[in-house]
Amino acid sequence: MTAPPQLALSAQLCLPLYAAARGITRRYAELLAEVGLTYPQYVTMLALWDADGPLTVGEIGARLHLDSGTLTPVLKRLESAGHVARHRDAADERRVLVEPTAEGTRLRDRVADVPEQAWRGTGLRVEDAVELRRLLDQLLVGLDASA
Amino acid sequence: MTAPPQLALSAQLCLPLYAAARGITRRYAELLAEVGLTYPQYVTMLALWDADGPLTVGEIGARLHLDSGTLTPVLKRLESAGHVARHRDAADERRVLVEPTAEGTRLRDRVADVPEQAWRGTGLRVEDAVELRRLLDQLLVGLDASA
DNA sequence: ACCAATCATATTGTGCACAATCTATTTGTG
DNA sequence: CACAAATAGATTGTGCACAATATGATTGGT
Repeated sequence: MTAPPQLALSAQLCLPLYAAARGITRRYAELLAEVGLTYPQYVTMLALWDADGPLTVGEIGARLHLDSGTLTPVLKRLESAGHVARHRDAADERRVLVEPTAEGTRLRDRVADVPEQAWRGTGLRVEDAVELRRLLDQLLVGLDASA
Repeated sequence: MTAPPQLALSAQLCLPLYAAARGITRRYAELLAEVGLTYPQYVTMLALWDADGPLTVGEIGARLHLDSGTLTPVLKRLESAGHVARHRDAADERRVLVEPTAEGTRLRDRVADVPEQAWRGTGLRVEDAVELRRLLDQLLVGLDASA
């Protein structure tokens, strides 16, 4: 037999990971569409809401594992929608500081129920969610360490 | 305090899932670039290699959780690269049957080591990989069931 | 046999991801 | 201080994802 067994679909871990990520983010996206946000725009706002003050593009990228090639257009769209403000850091003109506008801050309450609604119906139990989170964090550390 | 605690970045499960999926598929993509495949093209070939005969676009989509909007251009690129052949099903002209060419079949041996190389260095232990796979399969079932 | 509903795939348009590259600024070293 | 190296972000080009829609084939009910 010539088929490499490690290439069987059933042997893959990457494919379920890829499919599950798309499946749950699609669910988030459906709910977020009501406030006009995409999933990447939403997680960008999460990072900004979480922070005490403005974040640089690089700091947002570190939290979301995204680079400026992805973030710059996302931030431009958030800016033109009135959700964030961007300006060069006077102390270091290479940097761009990003922070939510008042309107962007108000958006937070309107999406407060999105995670619960997105996960409802998946049947994932709380203890399984905790275990899944632990394994994913471990994987992310491993990926970063050997990048 | 007005911040909804369920929106804290640290409380999210979706974001690590999204980031981990991009992280590992990016690693696959780097290795696959040597044979000229992208990750979606690779998993499409996995589905075809796994099958006994030709698969319809819909059957590939069911295995990969992708629709024709994504698969049609992927299949066109695989076809023009000489990896697959496509033709309408004579028994039902709505369907398109896809199968690897001889050259597409040969590609299988050249990517046999990609999964092992991609996961090497992530530090994920085998038993953790098994548990992760179980949780992701469970999540995929839940997502499909409540689609 | 008709024909409305359904089904399979393709097409269109928007928005990511990401590698590669570019530009402008800052930093480190002599 | 000069200036090469490093850094931050923006730009460019390719290829997904996916919703919405279009096209054409098939099926089921009368």
